Amino acid sequence: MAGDGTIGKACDVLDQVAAFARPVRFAELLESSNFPKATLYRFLQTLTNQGMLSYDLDRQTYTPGLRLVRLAHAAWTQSSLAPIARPFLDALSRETGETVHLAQLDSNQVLYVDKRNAAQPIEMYSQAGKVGPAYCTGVGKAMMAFLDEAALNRAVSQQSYHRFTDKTLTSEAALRADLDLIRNRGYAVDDEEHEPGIICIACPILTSGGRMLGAISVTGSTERMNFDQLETWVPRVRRVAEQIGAEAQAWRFPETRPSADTDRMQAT
Amino acid sequence: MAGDGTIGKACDVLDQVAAFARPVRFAELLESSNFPKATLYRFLQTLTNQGMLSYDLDRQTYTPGLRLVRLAHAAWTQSSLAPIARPFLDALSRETGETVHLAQLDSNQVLYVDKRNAAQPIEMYSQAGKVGPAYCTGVGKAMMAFLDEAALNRAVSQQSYHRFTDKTLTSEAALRADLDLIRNRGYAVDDEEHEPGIICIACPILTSGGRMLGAISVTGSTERMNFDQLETWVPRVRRVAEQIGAEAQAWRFPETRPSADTDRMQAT
DNA sequence: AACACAGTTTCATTATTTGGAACTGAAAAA
DNA sequence: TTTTTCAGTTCCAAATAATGAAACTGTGTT
Repeated sequence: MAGDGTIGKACDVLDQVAAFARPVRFAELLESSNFPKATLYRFLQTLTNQGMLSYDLDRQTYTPGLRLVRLAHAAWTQSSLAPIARPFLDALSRETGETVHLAQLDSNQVLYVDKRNAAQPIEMYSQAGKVGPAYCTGVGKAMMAFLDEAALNRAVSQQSYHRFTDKTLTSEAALRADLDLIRNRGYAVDDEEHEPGIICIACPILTSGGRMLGAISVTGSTERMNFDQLETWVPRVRRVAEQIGAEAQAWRFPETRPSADTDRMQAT
Repeated sequence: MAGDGTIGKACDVLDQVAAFARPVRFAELLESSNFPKATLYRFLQTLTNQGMLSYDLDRQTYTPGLRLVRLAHAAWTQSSLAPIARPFLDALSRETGETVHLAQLDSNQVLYVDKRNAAQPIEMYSQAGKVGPAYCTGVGKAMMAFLDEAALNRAVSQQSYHRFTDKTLTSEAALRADLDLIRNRGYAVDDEEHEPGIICIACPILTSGGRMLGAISVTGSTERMNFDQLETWVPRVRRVAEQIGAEAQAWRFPETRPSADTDRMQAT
C-alpha cells in the first residue's frame, strides 16, 4: 500500500499518528515507523505546519490536525453516499426501529459513513469515520461479494481473520464460500461473527452497471429477535439499496451539485 | 500559507479540490492552480492512489477521498474539544432550547466541531467540519479576541471583510475595536453581522494559562427573541466555557486516554 | 478524413529529500 | 554540584525524487 514518493510517506505518517488513537510522542512514532529520526522529524514538522497534525507544545505530543476535519467534511459531502442516502436511512430506521448503517470500502476495510441508532438518535459523527473489519461484518461481506475479481482477490487476501467470536470466519476459503452465497442471494448476513449477540443483514449498493458503491445494513440483537424476524426486512433493505444506487448514479453531476449542504448554517 | 515542499503542495491540491465543493475535472483544477500540467497530474494521481482523493473513472472527476473521513475521525476524537465538550453542550442545549455551537480556529477561519440544534436534533456531521468567517461570527470574534498579539495580527489581517449584512464589520479597525470590547467583558456578540435575523452570544474557551482553545455560542433569531433575552444566558455560557477549558486541561493525558470512543460499535 | 482537445507519458534537468552524525538542553543519576 | 543520559533538533554532502516542456494518445467533433 505504501510508497508513492514523498506524499505516500507523509500519508503513512498521518495514518500512524491516527492509529495511536491518543496523543503521541516523537519517540513513540520513531519506534513504530521505519523512518530515520531526522526524516520523521521533518515530516512531523511539515505536517504540523500544514495543520494536518497538531502539536501540543506543553506535552510534546502529536495528534491528527483539524485541517483534516475540514477536508473530511468536503469528502463526506461529495465522495460518500451519505448525502444521497440520508432520507432513505431515516425512513429505514423509522420503519425498522433498529440500528441502520451505511458503509463504504476504504483500503479494504469497512468505513462507516453514516448511521441511525435505534436507541440513542444523536451520536452521529462519532460513528461516521469509524472503521471496522470487512470479513466479519454484514456490510463488509456484502461489499466484497460484489467487487470485481481482481479487487476481490486483493480484499480477501488483506483481511486479518482475527477470531472475534466462535462464529467468525477465520479463513480465506470460508470467507470466499460465504461471498459466493451472498452474491447469489443478493444479501449478506452477520450471525454474531463480530460481536456476540449482534446479528445483521446487509445489502450492497450497486450501480446499474454492477459497480459496487457501498452497503447498508440493519442490525439487531439476539436478545430481542432471531434471524427469521430480521430477515423479514431483507426485501425492504434491498429496495432501499437499489434506490440509493439509482440516485447515486443519477445525481452525480447537475454540473453544480444542487445543495449537498442541506441545512442553513445559522451559525455564529 | 503555502510552501512546505512537496507536502505543502500536495495539501494545496487537496484544499483546491475540496474548495470546489463538487466533483472537478482535471482541466478545471489546472486552470485554478498554478502548477504545470504534468505536475498537477502527478499530484492528483498520487493523492488518488493514496485515497486522499477519489476519482470517478466514468466522469473523469476528482473529489476528496474517504481516507480523509477516516483520518478526520481520529482528529475529531483527539484534537478537537468535541469529546470533552459533549455533555456540556447537551446540557446547554437542553437548558436554553436554542442552537449551540462549539468551534475552533483553523487557518484563521471558524471551524465548527460540534453543534446542537434546537429544532432538528439530528444533523450532526453535516455541520462538524464546516467552516465560516471569523470576523463576523460570535465564536470567531470570541476566539480572535483571546489570541496573543502575533496571532491576532495575523488573524485580523487575513479576514476577507466581506459585507454579509449591513451590520457586518467591514474593516480591520472596526473589528479590532470590537475585539477589545470582547476581551474586556469576556464574551462576544453577533448582532446580525453574518445573517439577517440571527443573533448570538459566544464565550471563549481558555486554559488557566490563558491559552485560547475554542469557543461556544448560543444562537437565537430576532423573530423569537431580542438581545436582552439572549444575554441572560451569558453567565451560564461563560461557566460552561470555563468548565470545558478546565476539563480540557486536565484530561489531556491519562497516558492512555480512557475512552474517547464512547459508544460500543454494534456494527455490522 | 482531418481536427481539436482533454488527458497522459517521457526524460534530461533541477531541486528536494535523505539520513548519518553531531549538537543541544533539560532532567536524572552520581 | 558535576556527570550522564536521552529526547528532541540541526547540519550538510550524497542520493533521490520532483519538475515541466514537449511529444503523444485516443476520443469525440467538424
